[in-house]
Amino acid sequence: MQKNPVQCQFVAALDSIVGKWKPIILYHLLQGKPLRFNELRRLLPGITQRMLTLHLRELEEEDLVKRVIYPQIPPKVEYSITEYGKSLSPILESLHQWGAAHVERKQLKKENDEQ
Amino acid sequence: MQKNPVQCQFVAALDSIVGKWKPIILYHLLQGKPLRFNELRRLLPGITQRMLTLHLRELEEEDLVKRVIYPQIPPKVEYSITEYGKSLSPILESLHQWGAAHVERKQLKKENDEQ
DNA sequence: TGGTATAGTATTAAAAAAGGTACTGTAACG
DNA sequence: CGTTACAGTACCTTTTTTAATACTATACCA
Repeated sequence: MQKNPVQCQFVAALDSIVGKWKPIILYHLLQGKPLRFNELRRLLPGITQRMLTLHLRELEEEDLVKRVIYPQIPPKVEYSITEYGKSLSPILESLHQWGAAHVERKQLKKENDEQ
Repeated sequence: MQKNPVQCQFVAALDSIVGKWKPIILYHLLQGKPLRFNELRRLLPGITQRMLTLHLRELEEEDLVKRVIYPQIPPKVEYSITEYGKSLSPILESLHQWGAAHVERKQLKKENDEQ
């Protein structure tokens, strides 16, 4: 896809993490407890079923999330983080912290500009 | 933009980093040396002038990159990382490493699948 | 005098991502 | 007997992102 190896590595990492809902899906699953489809949906206000499905499928495809189907009615499907997915934890944690600081910084700047 | 604070923080961080060329622009500028527009362009094979301009403007807007114009002809404009921009360094470094490992893992898997 | 380098902008088109709405089948609950 | 919960899929539209191409002005070099 990319000839430039450095860019390729960034792309590979970001593809796994990026998508409007992916980081927060991973964030919730990284709490450790497996979550059902609709539990996740409730944790992500504003997401549509379609978007949740799409992002979960992509995460599964990359072996970051595991999907377990319980053959019962009504259906039960549990999503959980994989061992490999856990390796993303420090990155997401850093992003989360930097993001929080960035939001605060922006807010301060905005307040200064308003004076 | 986002009501969910956690998501908001991820979004804030990712917005700064994401964009097809942003991480690699930052990566090059994080080497320390200021770079001229066309120097960057040569470092990013495949990027169009427009894309480079757009991404640089966004990075400047977020105070991650500094733009210095030398009023001479032909024009000279230098881009460099800001002090604040340097705070992204550990995140980009982690992304880069994880990405490299992820690429390798995918490659191994592909080779296994082919047998 | 014609070509090259500089750092872009403008306009249009294409591709990718996200969103909206409706629909499925079954069981348990009231 | 109507409603709700479950975990989705199908189809279509909108928004966002990226790309392609042409264009600007000026100076230097041969």
